[in-house]
Amino acid sequence: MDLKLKNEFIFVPSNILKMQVIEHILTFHIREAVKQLFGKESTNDQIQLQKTRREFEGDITLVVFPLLKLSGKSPDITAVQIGRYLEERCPEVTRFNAVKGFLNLVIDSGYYLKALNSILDNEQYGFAPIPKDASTIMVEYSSPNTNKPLHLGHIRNNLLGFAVSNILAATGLKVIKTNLVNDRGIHICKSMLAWQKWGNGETPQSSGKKGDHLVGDYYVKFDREYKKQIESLVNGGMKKEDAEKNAPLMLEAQEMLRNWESGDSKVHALWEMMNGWVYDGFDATYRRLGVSFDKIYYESKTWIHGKETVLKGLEKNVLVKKEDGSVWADLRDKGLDEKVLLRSDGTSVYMTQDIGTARIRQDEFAPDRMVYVVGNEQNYHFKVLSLILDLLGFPWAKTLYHLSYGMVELPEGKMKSREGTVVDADDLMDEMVTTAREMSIVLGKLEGLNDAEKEDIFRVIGMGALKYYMLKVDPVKNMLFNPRESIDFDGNTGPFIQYTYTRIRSVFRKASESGIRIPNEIGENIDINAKEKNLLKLVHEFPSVVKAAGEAFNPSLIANFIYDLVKEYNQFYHDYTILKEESEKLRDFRLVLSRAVSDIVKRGMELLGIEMPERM
RNA sequence: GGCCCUAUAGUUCAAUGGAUAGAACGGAGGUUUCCUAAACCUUAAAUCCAGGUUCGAUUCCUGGUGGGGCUACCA
Repeated sequence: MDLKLKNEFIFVPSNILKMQVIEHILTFHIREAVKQLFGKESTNDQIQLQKTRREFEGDITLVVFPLLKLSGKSPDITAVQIGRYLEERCPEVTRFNAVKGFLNLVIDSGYYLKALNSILDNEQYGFAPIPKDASTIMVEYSSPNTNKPLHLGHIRNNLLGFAVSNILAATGLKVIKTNLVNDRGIHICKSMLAWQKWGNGETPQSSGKKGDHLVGDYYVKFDREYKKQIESLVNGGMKKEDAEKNAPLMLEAQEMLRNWESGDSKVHALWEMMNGWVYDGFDATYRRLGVSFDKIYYESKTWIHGKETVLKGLEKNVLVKKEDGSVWADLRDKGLDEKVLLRSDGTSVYMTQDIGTARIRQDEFAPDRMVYVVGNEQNYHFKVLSLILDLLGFPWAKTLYHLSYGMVELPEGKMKSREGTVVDADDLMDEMVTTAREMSIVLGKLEGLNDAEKEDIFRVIGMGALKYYMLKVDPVKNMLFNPRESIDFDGNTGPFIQYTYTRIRSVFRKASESGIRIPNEIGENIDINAKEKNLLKLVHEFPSVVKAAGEAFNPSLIANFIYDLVKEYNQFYHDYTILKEESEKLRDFRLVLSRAVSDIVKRGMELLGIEMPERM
């Protein structure tokens, strides 16, 4: 599997599905035009439609260059001839103009108004229904270690995984969200050992600490004491490398891991107790983030299946055993290295565990696609995983897709746990909500609400700011998270979008108070202006944006679309006092348009996992 | 060394191979008798370098340069 070839992993889509209805209509007519005018058949690929740029008159533009081979005429003549044909034969096209090979088409407002009517009563506008025989897609995300709390990087992972799952479901797929908890290994043993030595029986109940933080504190404690031991060994004349391997604490931790693997009951009891604390803590964090899972796997339960699978592969001679007993996959003929799968002492490595987990999932759910939301530092790992599964003869090896995302960096530089520059997920969420509270109180727009209602709004705003900020960036890119800037609620941010939404809701409240009802249908011969038409076009575009975001596994397409819509709406909104519009027909139209915009904004944001407040 | 990702205004982000590369923040200036001014308007400011493919390249290819990651019998 070559991770570069993203197209291989696109499964739902055809270009036709992704298109807006109007583009579909135009494509049909343009192909007819080419046939009639030039006597040649064209393909859908040759019909290149795009939004008309603002400085030209028109709504949709045909790029005529690809058709020149068929017409055998100059760009301008080709464009004008097709334009005339469309003007005459295609009722949706009212006018056209041709500029340097670009055929700008003016689409009849009635078309968009009709489209607006058709979505008014459609609760599911933009979302595809899930058919009975829908493909199943499994999305793994979060996948934490149980030795420390979640941090900023996990937030990006969780938000991305959850949003992508929502979007895929909206495109008509059956989605299973899964979490693979890495609950075993040397890391958790370090926390356990430190707790045993220095914990004095501390529990989340006794100390009031959140469980994952408590366990994380002992992980830090271990590291600190371990460093001290190394230092004193080095001072005593030992080489640093040897000191790292022979520090008594490390030897003890390794012994504990061996005891765990051999099933020592005391070690297991401690392990279960401390993991339990961590899970309680994680659950709280997940709830706050608003993410959820349909199925949770634990590596302590899946690793053994990986080992079995590898041993079978050895029997079938697709894997090799070296003299020291270690088992390897040889991928050199595929341009990669050899990869160890079982150590010489027979224990399994990360890759082995992932092989086991993949198999179990396949047995249990047989998903048509398996998406791993994991950071880009593991690009190589997933490339190798897929190749090895293929080597082992699993036909579903090619259904794996690594949704790789970039690191989250801070203005001060990289996050390093050892230097204490990690931004803790819980702390960050607190900070976001606190800032939302402070800013809202200064603005004082929440009078008449009780404290619980206000707190809920602060939470929705703070979390919305965080989520939107994380999701508006293309996943593949590293991103900079600036805590100060992120809580500056201006510009392309979640709160800006939420604010516009609440203003629309406010209009509806006022309308309702003065006895104005939002109609369920509007006439199709309303004289609308350019701003209104632009809004209508964006509303019409929503379903294809959702589709495109699903195909690309990229929530940022939706985020940026909603921002465009909201900006466009703000300009529209600024020009009118909707409720005081003297013409009832126009007022109703503007109310209906506002409702369509607010519905889409809400639906889009909810796909991203962002709640929308009614007031703020 | 090898492999992968990435490079766009001062900064953070956009742009299915299409027209004069869009926003936001920050900078400069302006708008409130009007449904929430957390808004709106005006303004200055950018495609890392060199080749190639193409009617057309920020986008695709090659080679550099900068940044990040991987290259563990860690996970």
